Amino acid sequence: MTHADRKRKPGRPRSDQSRQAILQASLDLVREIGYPATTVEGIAARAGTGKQTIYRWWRSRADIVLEALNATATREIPLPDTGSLSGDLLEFLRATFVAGRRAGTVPVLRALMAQAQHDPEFHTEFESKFLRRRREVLVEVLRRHPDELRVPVPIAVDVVFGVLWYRILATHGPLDAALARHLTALLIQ
Amino acid sequence: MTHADRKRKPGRPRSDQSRQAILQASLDLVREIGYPATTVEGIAARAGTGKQTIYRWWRSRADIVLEALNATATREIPLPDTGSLSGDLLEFLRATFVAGRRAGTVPVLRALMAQAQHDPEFHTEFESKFLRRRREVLVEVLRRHPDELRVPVPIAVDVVFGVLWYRILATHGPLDAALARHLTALLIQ
Amino acid sequence: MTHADRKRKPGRPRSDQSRQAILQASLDLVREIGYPATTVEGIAARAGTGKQTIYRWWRSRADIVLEALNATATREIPLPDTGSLSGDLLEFLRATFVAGRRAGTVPVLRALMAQAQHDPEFHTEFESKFLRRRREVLVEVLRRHPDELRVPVPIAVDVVFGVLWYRILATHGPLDAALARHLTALLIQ
Amino acid sequence: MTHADRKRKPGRPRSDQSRQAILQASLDLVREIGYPATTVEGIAARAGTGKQTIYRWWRSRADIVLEALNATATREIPLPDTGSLSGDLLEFLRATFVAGRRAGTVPVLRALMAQAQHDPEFHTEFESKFLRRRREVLVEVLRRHPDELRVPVPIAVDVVFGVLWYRILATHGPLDAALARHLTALLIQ
DNA sequence: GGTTAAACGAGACGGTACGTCAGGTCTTCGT
DNA sequence: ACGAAGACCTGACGTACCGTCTCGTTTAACC
Repeated sequence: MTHADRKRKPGRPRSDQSRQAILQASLDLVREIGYPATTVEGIAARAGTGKQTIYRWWRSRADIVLEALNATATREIPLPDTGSLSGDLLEFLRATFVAGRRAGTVPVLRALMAQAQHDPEFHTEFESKFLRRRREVLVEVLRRHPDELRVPVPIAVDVVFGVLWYRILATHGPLDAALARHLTALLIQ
Repeated sequence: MTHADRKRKPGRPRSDQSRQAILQASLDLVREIGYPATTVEGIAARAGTGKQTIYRWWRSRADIVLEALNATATREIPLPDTGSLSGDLLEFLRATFVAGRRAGTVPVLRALMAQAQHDPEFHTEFESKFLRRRREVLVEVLRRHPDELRVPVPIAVDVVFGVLWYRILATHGPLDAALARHLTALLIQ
Repeated sequence: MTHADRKRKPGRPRSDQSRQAILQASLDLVREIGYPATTVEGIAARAGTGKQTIYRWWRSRADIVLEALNATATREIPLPDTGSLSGDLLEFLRATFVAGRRAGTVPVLRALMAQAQHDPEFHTEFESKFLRRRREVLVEVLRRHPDELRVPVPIAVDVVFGVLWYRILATHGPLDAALARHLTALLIQ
Repeated sequence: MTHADRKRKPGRPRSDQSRQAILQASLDLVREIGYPATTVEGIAARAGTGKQTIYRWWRSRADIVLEALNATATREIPLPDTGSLSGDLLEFLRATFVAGRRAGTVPVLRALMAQAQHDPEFHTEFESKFLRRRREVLVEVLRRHPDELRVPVPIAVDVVFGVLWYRILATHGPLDAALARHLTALLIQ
């Protein structure tokens, strides 16, 4: 197990300080002035970097924001284990909805989902680095008791995240305990 | 009591020919080059009108496309009546999914939903003039047999359209007969 | 030889009220907001007429302003007769300079001369309906004592109006009694 | 003692190639299609630059054309020294009139003088960077023999440039040797 | 400890589209 | 037919950002 070839390239290494400043600036701007008004020039100005530094490391605004989102939010995908499917599912929904109610999160999610509709490459990125990871946790939960589900696991996953996103994107309906209970009741038995 | 004074405004009346050309051009362009590349200037050029004529009557690209969508698609919201809830729901889903598979429709839907995430005024417009109308048809169907549903009507509506939109926006999963069957089975009894 | 055919045209006659309102509005606007900001739309709005009414009777803004200028200023081209050339010339210059000092006149003159540089048709119009008429009065004065002039009449005319316009257009120098005396002294003997 | 820190600003330096191309394009267009038809967009297109590059360095079309005029014409303000005032003045007038007859110059002068009537800031610029410089040369010539002049130097200067500009702007009369002789004779003794 | 080379900030560059403005034309209705 | 109102097409405006391209400077690793 050789640990030697860690870093080889000559020249000045990438500045992690700039990276952090750019990620933070992008999140701040999305929350303060909204995603459409968040320009690369604005991020660079706020972060105190040059535009080139941004274009050197990211393909687009959306990639920056996605990376920023994952950097702050990844740690908290819960994988509950209460013993029963209904308990696990309820707990998963509760934890997910709590995250979705945290101020500043939903605007970012809406912006990224919107961007994914216009930019196929970012769609792939968003799917694989964000959406799929969430789904995988739910799949893990549901797989533990497949015979209690009224529909196949993939359908159940679509139902859960479908309702979640539909409320976020379309109706702005609440992500509350009532919804968690209804979904749990609907999917089980 | 004369009811004759229908139209009174002086000046040249609005040209319906320009209006139609603009709506058609917007749909064509979205389908040919995609929504982000569909500019107001492009629509004006394709329609053979001035930009001012567009800005006089619409607030944004998205409003044009929404009006164009409604102009071509409104007629076909089905309201099935087969006698049973499961029959009606299945029929509603089939018809809806057929519309969703028609070439050129899904890209428009994705673009409008994306735009609604950035523009609150358009979100209101899109909700009231498109999304809500679709939901109302489904509510009408479900209301006929409320006691057969496993969840309250509003939850069932969110489930149906949630899954539909989640597949359109996020997973690009198919809108097929299998999905229709699963959803029907899930919601009834 | 019938004298009856004075006026024959059918239809509604031209509204002199609109004509006056348009002329007055054009002068007012030039003085209030300057010539470049004086648009046909602005004149129409201020005069309470339609744009078409303006375009029917004048070729351009400049023609309107020229007509307005001539309508208010033509009456006062002085033709002095003091007995001596120096007296006549001094009097002509004094009267001309007084007119040039009246508030609101110089901006109009500058605007028309400027417009004449861009629009050959208006140049011809301005030359024949304004500039030449002024020159003809001076020629009339100078012709009475040609042998007292130190240069041919046309040169003397160019000198007088040249200095006048150069101060108006270029240096914004004063049109005062001192200048009148210097020019008179220069040209005579 | 090093005086070397002449240039310090960070960032990409201004492109002199673009600057030259813009100046040349503006002169070409004024000569080919006239000043009013010479648009910023046209200059940018002809010069192969972006519009922003023009707006970054000049306030208006007129400033560009003035700079272009000065760049090509400044070198040739003659300062004759023949020994006599009449010789010097005649020579100054001849050289000036030759410049004024060069194809393409008069249209530019007319356009700039016209623009100066509408735009006070440009008037100041035009006065200080063009008109005054020409006057200063003549003043220098006249100052050498002040007692031979029939009027004070400033008046003589106004007479010379007044006639010159009046012919350029108003009568389109010739700038020829006869005029030079008449003016010289008029002003001297 | 000097050389090399990449990343850095700054900011000008050629572009595209924006939304506005006014031009001059046209189409309707009312007088 | 004239006059008002106002919609129409046209085209330029000046601005905002885009993504790229120099600049001179900074920072490590390599020799």
